[in-house]
Amino acid sequence: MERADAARNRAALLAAATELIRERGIDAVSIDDVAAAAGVGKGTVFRRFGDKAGLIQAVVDSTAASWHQVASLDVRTAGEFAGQLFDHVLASLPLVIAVERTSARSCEANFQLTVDRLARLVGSTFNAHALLAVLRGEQIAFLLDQGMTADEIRAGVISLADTLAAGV
Amino acid sequence: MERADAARNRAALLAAATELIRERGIDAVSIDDVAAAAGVGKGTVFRRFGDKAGLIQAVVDSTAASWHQVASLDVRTAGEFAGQLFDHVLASLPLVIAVERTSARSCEANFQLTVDRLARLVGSTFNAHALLAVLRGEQIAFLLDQGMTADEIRAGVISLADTLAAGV
DNA sequence: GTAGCAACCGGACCGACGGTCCGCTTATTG
DNA sequence: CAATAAGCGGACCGTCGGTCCGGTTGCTAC
Repeated sequence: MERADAARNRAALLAAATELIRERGIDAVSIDDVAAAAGVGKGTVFRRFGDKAGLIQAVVDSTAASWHQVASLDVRTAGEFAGQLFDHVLASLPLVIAVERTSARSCEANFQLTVDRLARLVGSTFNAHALLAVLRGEQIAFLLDQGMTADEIRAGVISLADTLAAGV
Repeated sequence: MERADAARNRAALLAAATELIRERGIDAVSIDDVAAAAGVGKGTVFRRFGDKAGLIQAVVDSTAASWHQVASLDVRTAGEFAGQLFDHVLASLPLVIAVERTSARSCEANFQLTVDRLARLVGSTFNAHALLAVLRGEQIAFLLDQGMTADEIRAGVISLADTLAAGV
């Protein structure tokens, strides 16, 4: 059982980290920042979450941006799936980018699940990974930066998914 | 005109950096390492190359891994182009990954050139970026890590490029 | 209530890294 | 050979992720 103060601190840290990353992006957020914003000492962060990657993973898992949420989407076509994935990523871009940059844990179980599911829809594991490469947070941020609109990207992703699925 | 000793140091630094990155990967190579390996002081590195990103850019530009080289490839079909790109990336994986991780300079002129050329072959700018996303060093390293062979990836890339081109 | 204990806390501390600075050295030129 | 500007090296700095430990506090058993 987790002590009451510990639970309070965990919640405060998650909230602080989420907000800071959302508004500044992971590169401009240090652990000290998060600890200060949550009103706790730095040691507490590491006690709770192990390391920076652990904190970010916990943040993402506590939001709609994790593969866990994605794995339970109900969906028929490749295009539909890709569209949903895109919406998930876009809604939490800074968080997704943060987790991409810090964790090797994309290899977790739920990610594999998503890959397999996608592979069935688009004909091959390679194509599944190709689609996911296009859906990476950094890729989408880059395209937005290039001046593409979210709608254009969304359409492109869906069209790509359907094109791949058509060859099956 | 660059002084003789300066030129010698530049060459030594490029050689040292190239070798170290190739054998250890960028994450395990610090500027101090490079300076020591080249037998010069740390200040010299920054005098010559400005910052770490500048050094890596210079390393890549001095090899076959840069967009500059790629832009001058002579090629007919999307698949052929993609295959050549893949070979370039694979041959210098650690270098490509290094430059991806450190520079915002992927937006340089030669990169744009490649995007435009590819866009003509595969029908849209979005599709061009999608292909390039799949050809990123980190993506390829990830797939290799997952157990795919280079040949499988190469085939997948070419097939993807041709599929996209077919829709034009 | 209170005593005892384990879990917890905070922040001083550490090593590594990218980057700066400046007094000394050296290649170059006339 | 003298003058000078370019170059050099490594001590130094600020920041960051991560560790450590002496003091504190929530919980439980009596």
